[in-house]
Amino acid sequence: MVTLAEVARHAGVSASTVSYVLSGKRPISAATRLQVEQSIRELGYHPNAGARALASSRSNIIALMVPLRTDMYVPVMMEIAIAVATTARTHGYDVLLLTGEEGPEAVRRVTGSGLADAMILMDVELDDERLPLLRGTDQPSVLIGLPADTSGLTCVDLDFRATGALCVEHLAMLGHRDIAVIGEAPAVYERHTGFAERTLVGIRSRARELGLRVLHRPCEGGYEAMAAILTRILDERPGTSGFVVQNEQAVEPLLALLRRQGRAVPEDVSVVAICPEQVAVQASVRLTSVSIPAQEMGRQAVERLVAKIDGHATDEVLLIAPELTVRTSTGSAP
Amino acid sequence: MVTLAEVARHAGVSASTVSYVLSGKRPISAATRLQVEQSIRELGYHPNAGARALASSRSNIIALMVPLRTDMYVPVMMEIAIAVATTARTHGYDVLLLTGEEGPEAVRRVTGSGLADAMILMDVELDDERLPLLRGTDQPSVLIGLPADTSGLTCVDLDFRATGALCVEHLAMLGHRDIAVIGEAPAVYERHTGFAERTLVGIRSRARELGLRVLHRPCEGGYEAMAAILTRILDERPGTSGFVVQNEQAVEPLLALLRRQGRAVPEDVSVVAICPEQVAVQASVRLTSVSIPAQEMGRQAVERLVAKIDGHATDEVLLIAPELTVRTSTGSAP
DNA sequence: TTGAAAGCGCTAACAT
DNA sequence: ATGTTAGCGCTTTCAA
Repeated sequence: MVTLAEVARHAGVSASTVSYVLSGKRPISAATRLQVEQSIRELGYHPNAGARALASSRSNIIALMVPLRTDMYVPVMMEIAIAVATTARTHGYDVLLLTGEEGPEAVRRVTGSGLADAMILMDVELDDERLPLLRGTDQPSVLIGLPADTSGLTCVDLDFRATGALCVEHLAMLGHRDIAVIGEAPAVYERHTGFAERTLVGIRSRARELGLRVLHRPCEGGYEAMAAILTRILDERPGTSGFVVQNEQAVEPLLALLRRQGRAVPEDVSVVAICPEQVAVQASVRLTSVSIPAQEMGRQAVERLVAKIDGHATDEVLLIAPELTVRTSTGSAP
Repeated sequence: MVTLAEVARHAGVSASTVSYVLSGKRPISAATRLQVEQSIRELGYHPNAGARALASSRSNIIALMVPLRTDMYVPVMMEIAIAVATTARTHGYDVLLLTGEEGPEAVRRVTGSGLADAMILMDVELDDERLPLLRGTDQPSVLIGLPADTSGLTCVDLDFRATGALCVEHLAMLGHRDIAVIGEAPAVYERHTGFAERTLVGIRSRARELGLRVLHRPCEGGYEAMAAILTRILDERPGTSGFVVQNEQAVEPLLALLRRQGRAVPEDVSVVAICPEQVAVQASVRLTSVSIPAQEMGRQAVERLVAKIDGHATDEVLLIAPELTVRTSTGSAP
């Protein structure tokens, strides 16, 4: 293994000079810099991560805590994780993958050991048990998602309240009066995941303002669950002509069932989805949708985290504005 | 920050004693162990990861290189990644997430810096450019997937050749003579990803032995792509009565299109899928399938990697035997 | 612009 | 069964 000392010897300079060439923390003459860089290349030198971490008390690692729930839509999580990893690299950070399994304990382990300089938490619950620990440490962190109390926390998320409102407005504008919301799995609401509840709040309050009636039904996803729910909805509110779907697993089943019942989309029924763009585009009907900006969320989380690590202040909460893209699944109410 | 020295002082023992209590690498009397453990708890001590890595030249980190392709089925990747992370934790390792973006360079960076003790590579291509680097280093590694030349490498994968054969056998036994294979996206074949090609080899060779005719069509997934391909297949071989699908994105479109054409599953047409169990079960028809053992692959990869780190020999290649589960999408040929 | 040297917190011989 | 101590490879003062 090649050490910094060997590079120094080979280049005919001191160890500190090599170190400073690497870090750029003090001026180096062009000549020595070139010499050192050449030695580094010739010897194939790579700084030792452990030594660096020990001496500088910075690991250049960001911890990313991903949930291991089966009821969340996995591709979104993955897209965020990948965006986090690639953005982190552009700032010189690597990403440590923590699964939710360890829970709050993982937070302690990572902060305590100096394994990571900072952390990003995904899938935050309204009253998340990891939050007290985060508030109690000086380790920078960013949440993807919004807890009930955001004081002292930095959060990044899609503005789901506005998203819900936007979907309702679109349907209202098209003349729909009775709308149904196909939501996430019941467990998602039970554990009070912020985004699901906020969407609902946005939907309900705008619906009230605009005088629409709303039926909300959580849904496990899949054909059977969706079939049962659809039947119930149409029994309770036969006049329902607009659907808002916030559950990727329910999208295709819903479309198939409507078709089977002879309800044409968008002539008889309109469907707005809250889902990744890919799902909206690849569905059997191109869906009018508000897309979930997974990449943007991952990127923003890292940018904010890096700013915090570097001691720059950041806004406490970033809510990304939703954008509704009209495709072919919505039209005027019958 | 609490250091080992402080714990030692607090417990009235030497630093090495504390270290040995932690590592268990030498016998400690019950009395001192208890005392030390209590001091650790009282002071809230966590060993510093950097110092530990420097002194022991072991980081207790495993690097996991995931592809960032959009044409692979993401949930499987995620499931593997999570299985890797949780299994790694049970062995005392954390997982560093590397995206494919950096390519071979990442291998060099991680091995050179001692950031990770070992690495797992996913989505290996038949002639992967990262392999020379792996062979040239003494850092333990395990591949998930099978390259063309496995010499000197440890690999874990589903036996896709046997998987292909198994699907054909099942259809042959039911009397089907003309079968069509709906494959992965063309790009997957173009980059010579091992699993897709091996499946095809398994299908073709068994089909030849059993006297079946096979049509293979790569498919991007989605309704439009699937529609075009299905039309072509039924034009070319109107007698096609068995389908093997190895593309999660094409499963539902295929089923919907068959339905629309009035071809009943399984009465008129049989469909076998190669996909995660969840997809097979949640589809609009419960699919006869060979499931992709994502968890098992992740787990096995870690077990083998840890064995290698500890200097134990491991079999070069582990091919997990496929299991075909009969559900309701296959039946006797018409 | 550069060098010398003191740690960073831990592990693992070597002693006892 | 426990203590002493010499590093591990790097960063960063302090000096020049």
